Amino acid sequence: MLPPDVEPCCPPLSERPFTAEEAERTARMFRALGDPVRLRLFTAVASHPDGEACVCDISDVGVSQPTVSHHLKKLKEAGLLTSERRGTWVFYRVEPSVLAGMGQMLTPRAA
Amino acid sequence: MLPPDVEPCCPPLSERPFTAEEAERTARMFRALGDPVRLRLFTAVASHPDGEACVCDISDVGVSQPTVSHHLKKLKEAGLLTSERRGTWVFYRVEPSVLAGMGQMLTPRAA
DNA sequence: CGTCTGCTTCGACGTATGTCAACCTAGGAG
DNA sequence: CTCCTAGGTTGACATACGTCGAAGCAGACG
Repeated sequence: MLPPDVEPCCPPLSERPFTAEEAERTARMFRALGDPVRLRLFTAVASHPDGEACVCDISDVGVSQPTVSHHLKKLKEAGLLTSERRGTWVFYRVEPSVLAGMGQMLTPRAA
Repeated sequence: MLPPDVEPCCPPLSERPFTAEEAERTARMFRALGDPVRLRLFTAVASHPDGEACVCDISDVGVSQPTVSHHLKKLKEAGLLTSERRGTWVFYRVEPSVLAGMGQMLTPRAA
């Protein structure tokens, strides 16, 4: 279900005006990081050793556990995280290529 | 000539878990780019010659003029754009340092 | 089997957000 | 002054979104 192929979603933001379709795709990813709770969850996963963490390790962000699960699902749908169940626990892991793609979009022209 | 004197908003997303305050600040910026219309407006300004554009040049994004104005205001509040009136027209310009700061946050650990 | 634990899904609720039509303001042209 | 154009503001509306409690589901363990 998840193509591991890394294709650049869109050109840098300053290269040319986005089409409606490009804007839709890109906005989904930025919107995923546009929530404080999701940002805390994401940084918690990303900064964890081995780049992965189980939900129990990161769910101390001030909201209920169902809400944590809801936000992790959103991050997964945006392609920023992947999840895998191992025994009792579910581990989340960052998808570095997607993150790198977003970084490339923010590259200024002169750099 | 261009010192990488970037706004030290927050460390890279993979450095450590964000605090609630950091997440709030950062989420505001990402959320600003989390709307398709805003993304089209922003890329239209950013890709314009001289890095600036008047509203009349970029307002063909499929929504009404008040909505365009509303989104430009949001981008301005997020610090991504600045505006200046010159005669009849209002020109919007990208704030490169803020954009670069966001790019640094998306920098993977190995880079 | 039954129960406990970790996590997800469901259903409901309040708030935030995108959108538009109508109106308002600023500045140039006559 | 009047009129026109470029944009911003207001108010209202529908939808999206974040949040929670309750219920459901999957493994581990006895």
